[in-house]
Amino acid sequence: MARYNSKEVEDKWQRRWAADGAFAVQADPSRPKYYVLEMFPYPSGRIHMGHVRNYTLGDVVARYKRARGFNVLHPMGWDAFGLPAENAAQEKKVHPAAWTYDNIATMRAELKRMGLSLDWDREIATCHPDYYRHQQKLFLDLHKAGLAYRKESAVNWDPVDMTVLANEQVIDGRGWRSGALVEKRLLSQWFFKITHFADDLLQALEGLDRWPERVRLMQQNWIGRSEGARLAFDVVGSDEKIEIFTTRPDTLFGASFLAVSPDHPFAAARAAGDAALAEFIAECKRTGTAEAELATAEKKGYDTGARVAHPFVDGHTLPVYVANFVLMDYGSGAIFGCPAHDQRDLDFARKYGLPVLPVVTGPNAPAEIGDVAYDEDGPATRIVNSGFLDGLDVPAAKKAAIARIKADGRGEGTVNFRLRDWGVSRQRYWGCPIPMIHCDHCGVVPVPEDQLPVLLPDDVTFDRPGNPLDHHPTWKHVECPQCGAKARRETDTCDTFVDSSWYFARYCSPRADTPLVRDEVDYWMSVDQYIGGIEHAILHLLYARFFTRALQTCGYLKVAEPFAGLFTQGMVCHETFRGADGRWLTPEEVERRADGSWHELAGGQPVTVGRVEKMSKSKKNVVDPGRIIDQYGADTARWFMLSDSPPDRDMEWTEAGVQGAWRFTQRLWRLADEPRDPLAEKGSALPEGGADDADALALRRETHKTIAAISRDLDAFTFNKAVARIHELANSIEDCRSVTPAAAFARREAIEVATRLIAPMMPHLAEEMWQRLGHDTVLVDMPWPEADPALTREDSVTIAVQVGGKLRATLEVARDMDAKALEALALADEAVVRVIAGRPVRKVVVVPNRIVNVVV
RNA sequence: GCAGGCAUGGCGGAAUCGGUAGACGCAGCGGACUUAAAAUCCGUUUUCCGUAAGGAAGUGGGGGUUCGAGUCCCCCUGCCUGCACCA
Repeated sequence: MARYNSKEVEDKWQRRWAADGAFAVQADPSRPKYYVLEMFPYPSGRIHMGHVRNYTLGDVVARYKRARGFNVLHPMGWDAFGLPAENAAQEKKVHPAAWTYDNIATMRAELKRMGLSLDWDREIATCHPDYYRHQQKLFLDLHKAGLAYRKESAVNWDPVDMTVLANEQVIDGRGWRSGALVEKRLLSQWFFKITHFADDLLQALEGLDRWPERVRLMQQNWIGRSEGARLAFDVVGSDEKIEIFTTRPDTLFGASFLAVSPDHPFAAARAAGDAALAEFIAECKRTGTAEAELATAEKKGYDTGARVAHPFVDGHTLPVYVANFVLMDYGSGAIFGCPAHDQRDLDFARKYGLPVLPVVTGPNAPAEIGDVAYDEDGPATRIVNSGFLDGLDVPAAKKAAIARIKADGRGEGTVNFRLRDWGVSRQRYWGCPIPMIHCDHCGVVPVPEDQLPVLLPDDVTFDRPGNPLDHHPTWKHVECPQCGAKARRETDTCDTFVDSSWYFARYCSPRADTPLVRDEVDYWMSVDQYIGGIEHAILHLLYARFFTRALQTCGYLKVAEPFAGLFTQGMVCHETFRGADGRWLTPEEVERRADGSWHELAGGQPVTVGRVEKMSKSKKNVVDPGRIIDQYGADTARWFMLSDSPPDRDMEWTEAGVQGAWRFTQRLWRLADEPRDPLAEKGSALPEGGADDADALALRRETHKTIAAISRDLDAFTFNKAVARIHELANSIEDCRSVTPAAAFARREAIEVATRLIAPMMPHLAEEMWQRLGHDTVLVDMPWPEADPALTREDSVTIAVQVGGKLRATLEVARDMDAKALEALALADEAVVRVIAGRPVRKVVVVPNRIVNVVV
């Protein structure tokens, strides 16, 4: 017996597929298309198990849809701009471009060894001028369409490194590299007007019926549409006004304070004459920009001493606070507080001794407000202590209050979104330059299209703090395209989320000299199946949805939605190991001894086995896919990835699991290479009378049921179940020991079907088995097998018989036996009679083909 | 803090519509083959009581709906993801 040599076999078929150009595709309007896309990788150095899982899932879909007759587009590329390249440049003195392209070369080779059915002719890298020049054109188009604009916004500023920090680079309020206290600073930056599409982005979620429900929910909450009112309060003793946004205008009579954001102009104005307030605002600015940080910070306020007039109660005034929990980016940056009916306001009021006046009552309302606000707002509620609103329910009171506000000319009902415009400016080198020029005379001037691309300069250094583009000696100095005067290039580059917001469309015509080609993109888009991590559920997916709408607005394509189908995969996890001194250890540094204890390979000290956690460099619980492929082959790695856990759940990578997959790989190979019992000749027909051969018929039934079941599993993304069914089919093949001609026929049929069914999952093994079975066709060109309905239908069913809900017997009966007959059979059953023990039968529930429940 | 999700044997998981809980695999145990090991093959494996036949309990915890709940509803606990400059 020739032991299956994965290395030779996989190499052989990869060469064959490449030589045949098996996965190169062209748009072909005469054929149905299917676009499969996995989220493209960041070229961080080497591929990791998360990539292996992601691309295995995508490849199963791509190969399956191909067998189903679709013209399948399955491209690959690189999300190649970003911060890590600049960190590498600083730490290792490598140019970001060199570092990135080296990584791409390594990772491309690793991906190729996985045997993915990718059209490599369409490969793109977002850091390549051939990609980002088109992005610059799109930026200009968005600008022209009014979808890109400038405004001020807050960033995390590191005063020592003189740079803007990402939220993840701020640790306990300090810069990760410098250790300096980070401060919030306002910068003028570029924004994309995602809020222009807020309503559409929200409403269109409903049509995304092949997206996970939870992702749609998360996006819905993120967009956060709320109906309410804008309302101006008059500041007492001045003609200033403070405009607030509220969703609860019905509770205005219960208001006890106003609060404005520390970034609000009113706060700044008051701080000019109030040193303590200025200090309070400065303190608020020391909190980072991350919302999680703001939300968990202790709620604090400062009484400005100013008062505003209550809009409905003459002579009544409210204090104005500056409060750290009021966001300048949401609503109008100011709120009114009604402590009785909002938890946050109540906490604030208790802390600063402000009045708590209940104005809403209802069936579950407490007699008195303690530490819990009463926030019911349904039709069973009644407004009290509220003048003209008294007696109304909350929804009616909202309408009445808004009508009054409008009549008084103080404001109006509005719809507000939590969603904020997308800030795309980054003060960094390794990104797509924003094609704009700042002229002292003309203002902001777009780079003329015939001057694109704005190339990144190569000669940059990272040994000075700040943005290399900003202190490059010549790069930013240009003439104004309008007036010819000396002007400055925009030195900000694009957020890398912009790069990943249209790459899927670029794949349709990756070498075109316009960003997109109408015919190509209209044929291929939308992506039929997009696959990636749940961590992208909001930002990346929302930005891509926005950008596709922007492209549509600019006339580039016809669809609004980039991804018709979405699948979010789980993470790859592994046990963690720590040495006696607490150091994390890699799985390769430890061994499990026969008694089950774990020790370090070097030195033999005992090892603590920790929790199973997401593979990460910091915890060293990583397994290198390259090593696994060397040792077991790509098919085994792919098979194990698919085998145990459902794709949307986290999975645990274990050595034992891979070994099990490896053993099964060998077992499948043996089925074709040296079957235990004889196979019929290739292409032979079912022998005469074979349909009555019981063993053969049983195997044939199993085979055809497996075809049907695996087809369902692949459609439903339950790949782990598909794997289990292949195991079951293999068991059935080996359990059929009959040597009749009919059995030999059934066996060949079963083995050939198994070979074709595993092809999307273990493509190399499948090809090799197919060849070993005597075929000279290649499986990548074979259609998917069809199940024979005559063989998938069962004639008899097993009925569970319960007494009082407890299983007491099972009945083997003909399919579709009627309820009366089932009831009679069940009541006659010996075990059932014994359990009933003469008690009167009160009721019998019969569900045909399923269950009989006798109630006593 | 807010939003979303997940929880089933020693482990990963299965259970299509509310209808036999534990398919399939891993690990374990027993056996065959072997000088031996690996590989392979056969058997066994939710827990508790029982020699057995059989019985009882059981899907993170508590409550509810139902003839019947892993599945539906309410409350709680733990863990995971995201929070707008990581990608």
